[in-house]
Amino acid sequence: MSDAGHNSSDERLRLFIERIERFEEDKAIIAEDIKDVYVEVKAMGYDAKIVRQLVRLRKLAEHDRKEQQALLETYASAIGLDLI
Amino acid sequence: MSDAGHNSSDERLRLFIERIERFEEDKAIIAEDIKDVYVEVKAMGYDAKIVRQLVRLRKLAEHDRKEQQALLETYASAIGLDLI
Amino acid sequence: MSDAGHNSSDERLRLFIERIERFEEDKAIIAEDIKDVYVEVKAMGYDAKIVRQLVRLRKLAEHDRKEQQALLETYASAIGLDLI
Amino acid sequence: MSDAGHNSSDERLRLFIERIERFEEDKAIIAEDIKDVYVEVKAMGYDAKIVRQLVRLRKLAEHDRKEQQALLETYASAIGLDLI
DNA sequence: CTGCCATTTTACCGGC
DNA sequence: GCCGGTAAAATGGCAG
Repeated sequence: MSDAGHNSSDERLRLFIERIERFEEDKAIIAEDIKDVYVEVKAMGYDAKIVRQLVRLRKLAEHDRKEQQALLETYASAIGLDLI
Repeated sequence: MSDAGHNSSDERLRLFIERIERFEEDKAIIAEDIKDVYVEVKAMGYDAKIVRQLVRLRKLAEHDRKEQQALLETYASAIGLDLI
Repeated sequence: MSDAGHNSSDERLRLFIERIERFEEDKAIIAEDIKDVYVEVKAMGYDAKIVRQLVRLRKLAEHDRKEQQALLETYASAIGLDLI
Repeated sequence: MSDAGHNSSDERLRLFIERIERFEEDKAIIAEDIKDVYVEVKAMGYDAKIVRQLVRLRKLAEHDRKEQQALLETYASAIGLDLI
């Protein structure tokens, strides 16, 4: 590259990669935090496996709720009803 | 449970689950951020697939370095040498 | 199912499952073999943990080599070069 | 090492590692075979996920059966009954 | 929409 | 005998 030092292509690419890597580190840290919570959960005598299932079920329920909401809005829109 | 509302078992469990859920939301947000970076990457004309592979390779290299370090420490420990 | 015994659907499924189970038995036997080698390793005075780490490191190196090869091929493909 | 070429320590270690690696390759091949069967399973219109569960359940059942058998033999032995 | 990759979950193995 | 960590399996998600 000729315009040396002025955000050359390679430099930009490197910056992108480093941004991604920083985000992934953050993600890994949070994953650690979650693991720590499960350690606590276990230490309190709960069965971590069951708690995991609870979390998953709640997520599913949330998802379903949103689906339901979307469906409702679709219907509402279809009959010209403005929910907002 | 008699002492209703005062950190009863169910309450504690609920708090654990909510903590986990908040962390998972954070994680999801970061995952979104990463996706966004890839959108930028693509918009700058880079091949996202290649960038992903680069990121993965760098991660592998890091991982290998750690494994080698671990092996070294195992060796050290095996011969009774305290590295710290 | 009416045409009993003539490769009915259930029969085919059963055959699939049995094939899988036979493969898994084979796999379990090999896992045993590996364990036996580690017993020997230990009996010869080696530290099994170190040997395990060595095996893992060599595998990682192999894996990295393949990833690099894949990246190379992606590059080649990106510039319209057909390596094959 | 002085007694060069006569199964020196390093040589023996290398042989152990190579034996392990060969076994692990074999294991990997079988794992591939199993994956292939699941591809077939899917191609025949079965739900691979369900089939996996069936395989797992059968394994559990087998395991339980053996436990039961062991228990029976323990009881038999306890009352001086020779099952064989 | 299919296949692949990352994450998650389960099973295993060794150490205490 | 359990518990901790490590490897394998499985599921889910995302890119092509």
